[in-house]
Order: sequence, then C-alpha cells, then structure tokens
Amino acid sequence: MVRRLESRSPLAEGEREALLGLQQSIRKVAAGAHLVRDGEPPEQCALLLSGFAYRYKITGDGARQIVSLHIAGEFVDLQNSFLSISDHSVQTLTAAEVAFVPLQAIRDITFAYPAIARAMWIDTLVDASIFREWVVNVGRRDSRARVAHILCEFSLRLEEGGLAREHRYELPMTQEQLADAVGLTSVHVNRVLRQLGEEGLISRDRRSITIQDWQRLRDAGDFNERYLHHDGEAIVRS
Amino acid sequence: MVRRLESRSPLAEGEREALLGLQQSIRKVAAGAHLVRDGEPPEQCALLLSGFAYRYKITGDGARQIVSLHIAGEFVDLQNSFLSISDHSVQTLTAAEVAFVPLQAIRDITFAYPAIARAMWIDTLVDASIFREWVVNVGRRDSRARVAHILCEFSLRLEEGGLAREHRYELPMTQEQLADAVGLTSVHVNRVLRQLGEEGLISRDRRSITIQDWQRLRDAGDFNERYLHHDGEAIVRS
DNA sequence: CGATCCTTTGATATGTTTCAAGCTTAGTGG
DNA sequence: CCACTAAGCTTGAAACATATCAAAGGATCG
Repeated sequence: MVRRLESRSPLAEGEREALLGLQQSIRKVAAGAHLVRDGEPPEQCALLLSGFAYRYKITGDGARQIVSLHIAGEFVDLQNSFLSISDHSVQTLTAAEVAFVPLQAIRDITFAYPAIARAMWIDTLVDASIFREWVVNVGRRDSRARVAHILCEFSLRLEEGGLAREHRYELPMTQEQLADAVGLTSVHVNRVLRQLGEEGLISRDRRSITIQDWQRLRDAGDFNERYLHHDGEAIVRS
Repeated sequence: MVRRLESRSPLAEGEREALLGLQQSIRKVAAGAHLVRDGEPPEQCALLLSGFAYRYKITGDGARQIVSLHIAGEFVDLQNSFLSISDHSVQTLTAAEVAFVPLQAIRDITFAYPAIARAMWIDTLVDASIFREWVVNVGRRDSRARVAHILCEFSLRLEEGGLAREHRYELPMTQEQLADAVGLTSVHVNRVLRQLGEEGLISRDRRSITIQDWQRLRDAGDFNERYLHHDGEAIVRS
C-alpha cells in the first residue's frame, strides 16, 4: 500500500522496510469525518487506504471551496506535515479506512532516509501541480469546461489508482460538492451535467459517471494530463 | 541571500556552507524573460535575487491565468525540481537578477543534507498553501474581495521581504496581469481598484499602492494571513 | 515628440446566481 | 416491508455581476 504510492520515485531497498515499519494505527472512519481541521496543529499524517476525502477552505461569508479530492492510496496530509498550523480542513467523502502515522514518525523517517523524503516531497509537488491547474480551471474556464475538466481529471486519477475502467467510475460526491470544487453553484452544475449528457459526452446513473466520448470531453474541458505527472517518465531518477 | 530563505526552518551549521557553495551563475535578465517554459524539461533552478516574476498557464483558448507571483529572495523553481517536464511557465515581471543553480546540484545537495531538503520542501509546501488560497480566491470570492485579498497578500509578503513599509509598495504589474492573477478582466479590475480608492481603502500612484485602511481592506478581502505561514512559529523544529 | 502600451470610462451583452418549487432517491422507524 | 422523511436532484424565471466592445485619455520610452 504505502509502497504503491512511493513508486513514483526510485524505490530503494532498506527504505521500503522502513516505510512498512512505520508506526501506524489503522482506523475506519465514517463519511464526513474530519481528518484535519483548519486552524489546528496537525498531529498525524493520514494515508487513505480506501474511500475518498476532500480538502477545503471556508470563506468569511461561509462559502466552501474544495481545493482537492483524494482517493484511496493517497497521502492526505503531507501538505501539513511540516507546518505547525493547518490552513485548511480535510474531510472524508465516504466511509474510509485510514492509516494514521504520527507526524513525528514522518519527520524522523524523512530525516533518516533521503530517498523517502524525496519520494514524499515529489508527492507534495504533484499535489501542488494539481492545485495550480485548479486555479486555472476556476479562474479562466467557463462552467462547461470546468466541469468537463474535473471529470477528465477524476477519470485518469481513478484509473491510475485502479478504481475505474474504461472511463467509467463511481464519483461519490453530491452536485453541491462538485460545485464547490469548480467554483459554481450546484444548480448550475446540474445544468452543465445535463448538457454534457445531452451532447453525448457523458452519461450518468446516480453517482456513476461514464465518459462516452473521451476525446470530445477532453476538448470541452481543455484537458491535458501533463499536470498530473502520472507517467513514470515524469519523475526524476537520480 | 540563500540563507535568508532557509531561515524558515532550523538552520544547521555546515549546511549553510554547502548552500553557499552551490554551483551557480548569476545573470541579469530583462523584463519578460522566461525562466521556465511549459512543456520543457527544467534544467536550472532559479533563485530571484532582485525583481519580480510570475508563474502562469495558458488555456486552450489563449487565456492566461497567473498562478503565483514571486519576489526577490524566493526560489522560483523548486516546484519543478523533481518533475521532468514543467507544467507551467515562469516569466519575469521586471528586469531581475537571477541565480541559476543546475538542477543536479539541487538534487545532490538535498540528498546529502536532510536539513536542506527539509527546508526546501517546506518552501514548496508554503507555495502550495498559497496556491490553495488562490483557488479559494478565484473560486469563491467576488471581484472586490479578490482584488482586496491579493493586495493584502502582496503587502504582507513584500514587507516580509523588506520591499514594503507601512503598507505601501511598488507593484510592478499591469492591470491586465493583475486581472490574470485574480481571474477577472482588466477592465473590471480597473473598476474595482477605482472603487477601493473611492472607499478610502487604498490609494494609487502609477504602480505604487498604499493601503490606507488595512483593517477595512483585510475585511473586504476576507484576508487571513495564516496561509502564508510567515511566523517562524508556523514551522516545525525537530 | 511620436508611437505604443496602459488606463479609464460608458453602453450593452451574457453567463451564472438566486429564488422557488416540484420531484426522486435513499434511509429509517414503525 | 411499507410509509415517512430528509437529502439531493431537476427545472423555470428573474436578478445580478462580470465580460465584451469601443473609444478616448495618459504615461512611458525610444
């Protein structure tokens, strides 16, 4: 599990063992549970073993902006691991299994094993790349493109994680949550989804999404997967 | 110079020397020069010694979104340092002095000195925190709040860098660039700036900004500096 | 001092939100 | 297992914020 994530960057030998030996407690948490709370000092670093979670911030007038979505196999919390106060919250979207590792253990292991530090660092750099793309999505694309873009992103990430096949996947988000991820209203997201359906780009059944025409959805969403840095090629070797 | 940046996290002894000994070439570059180009493999890591730069992406229909602004003393390029293809471009805003360090040297030094790796990692985590805040800014705040927010952010960051005093600073951006940073039109940014002026929150003279009423601008921009992680307290010690 | 880039302003167009209501689905307790 | 309830989805009509278009006025730099 842990290793799967680290496969982005060159794995070492003894380091895997160190990773596997990390002190951890595995817990099942309910949907809607908070893994990180804005304003509190992080104490644990959560790794999602199953389920979904999202990262969000609340504005002064109560609006929510979701700034990222996380799927099984991802570290939810390296972003906070060296900052003493969280600047955002993380909440589960579904019931989930989570491995909690004490932050101190993360700090120790990264200090002792440069290759592990590097792998985790790279993981946070990829997160940052996705944040940048989301700034663009929300800042410069119209509603149709925003929704199409995020559907493309989820499709690729879920397939990479083995959670989708053939451009079909379960997306356990309400339309309101989707709206909060793309900076729109749930009402408008609903209209856009309908429109994408009518155009034959996607079809939906409850929370399940099927991308019927990948190429056209990709175009509609101005989607280029480079920012996901998925291909092993995208990562440095030395 | 280099050390100043590293002061976020615990400085070590021999490590400073290693940092200062980094192979580098210092060059003056003109305004508008590219330090990083989208789609190309990064080869150097640029540290801004003076001047300003911004990070941006272009959408399929040619719109630009600026995803971050960088000021003297900041690493422009750690974000790419372990990814083999850049997912965005970086361009100078003004004439600037830049120290270029070969990426390989960065990779080597971070492998050899865990404390340096950690300091740089933290630097990229703070960048990521700012990206998140920008997602919120552009996704969930109206035009007035967006502009007010970014003016607050610049004020604090410039003061932190010794480039502003008393809430007064030079902001070497055109209104079009500002617009591309907040996801609006330059026309609309102009109107908002005028309005903020009329309300007595700011005053402008050419490219110089004076925040006349910090508290009210802060409120208008829904600004909370926590995400900047400026206070040394915000960083981990062990 | 001429030319170009930037700023400013007005009028109109448009995309998205807001408000409101009806409908469907999933969950819960009797 | 059905009935009830709450949550989420869907749709329409009107309001509003921001974009677009257009043109004039300033500033800056050879």
